[in-house]
Amino acid sequence: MIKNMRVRVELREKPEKPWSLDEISQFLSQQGIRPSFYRLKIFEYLINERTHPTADEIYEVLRKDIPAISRATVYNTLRLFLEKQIVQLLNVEKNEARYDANLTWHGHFKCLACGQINDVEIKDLKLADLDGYQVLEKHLDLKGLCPSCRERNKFKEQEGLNG
Amino acid sequence: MIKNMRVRVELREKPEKPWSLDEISQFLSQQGIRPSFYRLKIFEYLINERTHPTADEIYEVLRKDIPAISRATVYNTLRLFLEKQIVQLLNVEKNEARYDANLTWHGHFKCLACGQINDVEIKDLKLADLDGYQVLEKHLDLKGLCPSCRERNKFKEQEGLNG
DNA sequence: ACAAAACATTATAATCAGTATAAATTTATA
DNA sequence: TATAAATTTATACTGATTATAATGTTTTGT
Repeated sequence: MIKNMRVRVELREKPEKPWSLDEISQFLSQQGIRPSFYRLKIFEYLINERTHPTADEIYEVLRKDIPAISRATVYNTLRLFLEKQIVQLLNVEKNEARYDANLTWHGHFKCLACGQINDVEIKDLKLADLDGYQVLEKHLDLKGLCPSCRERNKFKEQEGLNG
Repeated sequence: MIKNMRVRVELREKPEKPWSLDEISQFLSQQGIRPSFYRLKIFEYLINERTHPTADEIYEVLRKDIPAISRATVYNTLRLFLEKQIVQLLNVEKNEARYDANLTWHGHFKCLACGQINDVEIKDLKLADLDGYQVLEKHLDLKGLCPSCRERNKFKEQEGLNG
């Protein structure tokens, strides 16, 4: 009798087609998470949107369809998802926890102008001597200006900042 | 008449010998920061210790020698150092801002058992297509178990965790 | 099906790192 | 020395997150 057995699934980087509630329900069950309505909806948002939302962003979006949902439920559910390791926590910015259902190894670029976070493909990473260390999490976070924000501000950039 | 001109200095990864208060004073002046006593002491701690401390850790340590110092001064000073870009902010952990006076490109490993943060040398990093992006900050954060904590817990690791 | 246990959700209060404010002190300079 | 500018302080505040405790909902054993 096997208990507490979970199948670890490498989530695909971009879903060719969105996950159905049925698929999500099955997936959550596999991971030892009872697929309640709110959990389905929260995971659906994370896996099908991919905007690296904050807890509050999720709350505000879902509230439009489900006015009864509470902030606490969103926080509780995200904490559960983290514990069960089906989402990862991004600390790109201080005081701004973001959540990502894409567990493949990739980096994040945050635009300091528009605030958007984009995925960055990592071709290769070589580190020195981590013998004896057990690495459980890796995060690569970049910050700067995205192409469209640079375009929008070309004038200022050419002028140069010397403050 | 040149104003607001600063010399950007790549700080050495490990100081062979600690920076003297005189050197720090000169350095802060170069960077456009008036070298007040508290600023000297805070930067001295950051540059000579290299423990990636939180604001509160700095406050508690300095308070032993300088009981008059206030928490607000430490926060104010660290914010100033960030603005002037002579230290970098580490967001390895949520709700735990840490500060690093080493601005050379390196990663950080946080041990989940003892909480210590060690530097990690990055031999090589190749990213895909960031054409059009302007990268201003890079952070590589690892988490896991450090050698001494693994040693301490060898028993548990061998047993395996299947929860 | 029924009771008990386990789990899920909610509203509210509490926490805690960090920030803003405004007064007091120190330093620079006319 | 006066006056302005910068620095430091104590205190109050903010805002994201967590804890609490009450309520509602499934699951499980009988």
